[in-house]
Amino acid sequence: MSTGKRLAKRSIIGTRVAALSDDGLYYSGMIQAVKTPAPFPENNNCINLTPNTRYTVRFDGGKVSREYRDAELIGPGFRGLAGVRLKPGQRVFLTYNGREVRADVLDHDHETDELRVQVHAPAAEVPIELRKRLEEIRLLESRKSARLADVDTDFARLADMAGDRRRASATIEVPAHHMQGSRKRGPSSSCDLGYGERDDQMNECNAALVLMSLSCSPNSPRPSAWGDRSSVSPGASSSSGSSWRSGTPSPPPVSSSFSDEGIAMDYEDKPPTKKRINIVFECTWRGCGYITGSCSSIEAHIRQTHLGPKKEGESDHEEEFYYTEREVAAAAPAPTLSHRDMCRPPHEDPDYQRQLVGSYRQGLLSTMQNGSARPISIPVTHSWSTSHSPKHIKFTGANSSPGSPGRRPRSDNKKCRKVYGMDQRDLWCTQCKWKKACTRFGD
DNA sequence: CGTGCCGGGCT
DNA sequence: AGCCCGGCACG
Ligand SMILES: [Zn+2]
Repeated sequence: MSTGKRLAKRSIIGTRVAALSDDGLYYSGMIQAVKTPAPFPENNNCINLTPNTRYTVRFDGGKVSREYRDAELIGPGFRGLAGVRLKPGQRVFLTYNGREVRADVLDHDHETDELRVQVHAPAAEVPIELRKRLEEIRLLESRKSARLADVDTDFARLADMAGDRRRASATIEVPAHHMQGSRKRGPSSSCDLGYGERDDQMNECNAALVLMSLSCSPNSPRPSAWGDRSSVSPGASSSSGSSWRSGTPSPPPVSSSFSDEGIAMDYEDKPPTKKRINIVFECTWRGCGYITGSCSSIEAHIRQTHLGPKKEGESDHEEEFYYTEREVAAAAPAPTLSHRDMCRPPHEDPDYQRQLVGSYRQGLLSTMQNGSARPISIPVTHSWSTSHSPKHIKFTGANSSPGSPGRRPRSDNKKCRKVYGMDQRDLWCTQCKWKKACTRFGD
């Protein structure tokens, strides 16, 4: 979990919202706590939202917190901008030239819902004045590329509960926005026999499901059933990572821990992200851009795909002219389980982090070849009575040879995951993100 | 134990 | 088709 960035299914806490302040302007903040009047004590884990629910919003940048109710908040999962009246001076965000820019409202025509806004373009010194429609305007800054900002799928809730479990709790009702990213699956091979035809007799799986759904105890701050990844700690995720992008515009950049009362102890943790520099090799043949993690494989690539087969009289290291070596920030070598950085790390644009390092010719060739024969050790004595679950014993030994069909013998190439590290998953090639065979650093 | 990725589920 | 993840093999 050191690095997964996606917020797993989680409560509204942490959601970014905008709320009206005393001066009549909306300010952005984050939901810090939720108070429910608790008429339904049996099920208040994050699911029981009533009109009386109070949300404590802490405004950005400071100490100020205030309580609001549902209808007063603007943001994902709450009301939208429709019907809102924006005062002059209101800070807003809008997409201008494909980029999100900040702007201030000059005036707002309530009839037509058109606004004049003054854009502070990052480049130009002179503020630009624009006419915008209300729906083109946001009160919240979106961290995502504004273009992709609002896909609002509603799939999530379907994925949530397998089959029919309505009898478990008819009262569970939740705005779908907050269930996003939930992804559950029964144990890989035991539950997949159909809930296509259901009869009145519950099979084991259904029984288990019902049990789990009931197991949300009233006091647990978050539902921890399902082995939900989010149950580990606020903002935690498994080491197998995940993505930060889902429905909600921006994940909470803060990590707080909450007591049951909704009092938030907030420790601003900005862990000194130790990064290491990793080196990748990029093919500079025009139009190629192939990247790989080792010197030898980039040279192999160039040799094969661009230069032809090596001829006799040719200069030996011709490949070296067609690739460059570049540094890439990589994850700390020893990932801990304690990072809670689900949100995108501060460097917004990963590309800025990359630095081109000229390709000096260096004695890489000789350095990286391992000239040593590999010691072959044959495991004769199994010491594996040590600790194993008494239940079922897996026989891994039988006939697993690296050359067995289906599994390729893993090249010594560093793949995206290792090169960029878990916290730069967005730099991985698509296949790596999907846990598929890497396409960037091929063999 | 970390990594790579296959198989398979989900939307 | 794109995405995600369990689980397993490899090192
Ligand atoms: Zn890759």
